[in-house]
Amino acid sequence: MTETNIPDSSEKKSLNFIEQIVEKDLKEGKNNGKIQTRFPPEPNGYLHIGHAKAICMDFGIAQRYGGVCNLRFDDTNPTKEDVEYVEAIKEDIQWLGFQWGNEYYASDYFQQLWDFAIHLIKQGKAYVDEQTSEEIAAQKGTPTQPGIESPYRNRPIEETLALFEQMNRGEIEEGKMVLRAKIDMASPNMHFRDPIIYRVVKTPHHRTGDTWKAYPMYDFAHGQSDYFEGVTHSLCTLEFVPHRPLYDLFVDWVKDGQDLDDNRPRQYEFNKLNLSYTLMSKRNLLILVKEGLVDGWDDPRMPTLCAFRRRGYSPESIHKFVDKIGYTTYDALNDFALLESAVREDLNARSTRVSAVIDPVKLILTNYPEGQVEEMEAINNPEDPNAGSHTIEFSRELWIEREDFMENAPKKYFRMTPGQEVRLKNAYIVKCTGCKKDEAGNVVEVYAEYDPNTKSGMPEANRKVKGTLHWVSCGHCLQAEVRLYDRLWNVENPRDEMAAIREAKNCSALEAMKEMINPDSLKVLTHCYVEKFLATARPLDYLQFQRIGYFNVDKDSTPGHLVFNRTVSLKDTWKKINK
RNA sequence: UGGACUAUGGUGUAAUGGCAGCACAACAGGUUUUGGUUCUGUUUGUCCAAGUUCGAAUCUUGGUAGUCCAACCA
Repeated sequence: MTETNIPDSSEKKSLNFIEQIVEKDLKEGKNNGKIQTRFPPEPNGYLHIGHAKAICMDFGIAQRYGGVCNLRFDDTNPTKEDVEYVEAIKEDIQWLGFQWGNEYYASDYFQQLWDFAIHLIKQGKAYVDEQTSEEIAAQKGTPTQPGIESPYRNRPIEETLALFEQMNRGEIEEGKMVLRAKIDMASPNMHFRDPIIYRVVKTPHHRTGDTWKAYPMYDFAHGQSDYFEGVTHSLCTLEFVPHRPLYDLFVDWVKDGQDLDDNRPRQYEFNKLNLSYTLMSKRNLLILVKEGLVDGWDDPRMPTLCAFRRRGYSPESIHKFVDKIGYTTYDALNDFALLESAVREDLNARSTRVSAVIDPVKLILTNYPEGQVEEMEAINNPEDPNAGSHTIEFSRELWIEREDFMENAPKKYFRMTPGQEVRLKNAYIVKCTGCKKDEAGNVVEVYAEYDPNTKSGMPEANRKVKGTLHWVSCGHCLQAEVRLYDRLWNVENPRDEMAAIREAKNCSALEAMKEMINPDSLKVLTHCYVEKFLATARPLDYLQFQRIGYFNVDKDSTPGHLVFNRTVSLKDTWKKINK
């Protein structure tokens, strides 16, 4: 019966270490061959690409091994949480293409956790401590020095019981009392030094309102919630490794006398995502948003999933990226270029090719009849024969990119320069004859003559020409705004750099951020021209502006004011040569 | 300085005591109506030292370096 849950791995090169553990557990018949995972976000912010890595793990394991993955909101701290985030988190998970089995909340278990706490108190395993947080911290010791026991540690059980009730009735001020588990103040594991398991919070909870005033801490809620739900593999990131002994202890305690078989959740940890040139922590992202350094949680420069979506990343490209970086126990710093290669790989296969000129200069074909208009065929996607084609209008006056003309060009410049032939994509081969400049020396018009026998499809069109340029017809295009995004940070490892700056200058996080921020992370081009075909384009239509990059319609876009976001540029070998 | 964890090309990852492979990046070239795509090739690696073994990236010991742990956060 366990055999059937292990898929044939021949299509996959190698299993990651979690998959290997799961297969071993399955073979050994742990938890009766059942697989259940959970994705447990706290609803206190938006999901970022680091969460996507965890989501792919949690949901992926369940999918692969015939199990279920539940969504559980870890909502044990009402001061930080909000329903706004609950909805956003659900939307992002679904966008990634996953569907949870059940939607759970840690707050669903407040009664069970309370009962369990009472049970522990009655067993003498927990006590109410009336010291200040400073006193408790001081007694905790340091990693190298053992802690000392609280004077309240051995108070009578009845007293603790009564005070704990008072804590929850709202009769005790916040910070005046906590419930602590009685474990070992001398343990080398700091988490065992009588951890606080309940504290008083009077902020109303977004789901339970003011029913509770005493709230369980993470360590007291997480393992037990896993156990209540029947989680078999509790997958999380490496910083929770030191919590695992406590996780196991509380699961042992909660199982005590009720469940003698070996069914229990087990915690396994993998490395979290660190990305170069990216700041990931929610705390810092919140500063960016609140201080207006970015335009909101879905500003396309943010590492949040809603921002990647708005910027034009496909969910498949996120999956590809996560597959590429893998899961290990090594604290890696992943190259942002790997994410870009994943999105290019996916968008190359699926995006519709269109013409857009983002820095226009006028090209006049002096021998093309005035008033004549031709409909040219444009292939939608050379990577996909089924994608079809659309038409684009061609005429005497065209917009081309300013950088596609040079009056005095170097040898390897294959574009428009006097005397040189180039191909206009989907149209004719033309020969540049010159240009007109204003008093300041700026090129205002470029001139060329077209060869009528070289229209795409004609035999003469097969003539070898080094360069092919994109264009749009002046009389048959739409004006658009184009937003070019670049990395938000100028330093490879903003997290470490920020810490270093703050240490050196003794400054705030905000000030440190301002030193690292890339002033050119957003370039807005307001006078761009796109082909008419784009009049009906919508967000999540994946586009390639030929020879420029991948683009997506922004949510701000309207029929009267088109706005496009650059997802990622095309690789540009010329730029490299030219440097 | 206590405990836990980690170390493979520039970056990420594979190897499960038996030929160090893959991807990204970089570089060179072919194809191309996108200087894109694609194809071919090139460069670059087992942290150090001892040990076990016929054989070590893998096991052992000792170093070195890095990460995490002393929130009434999760």
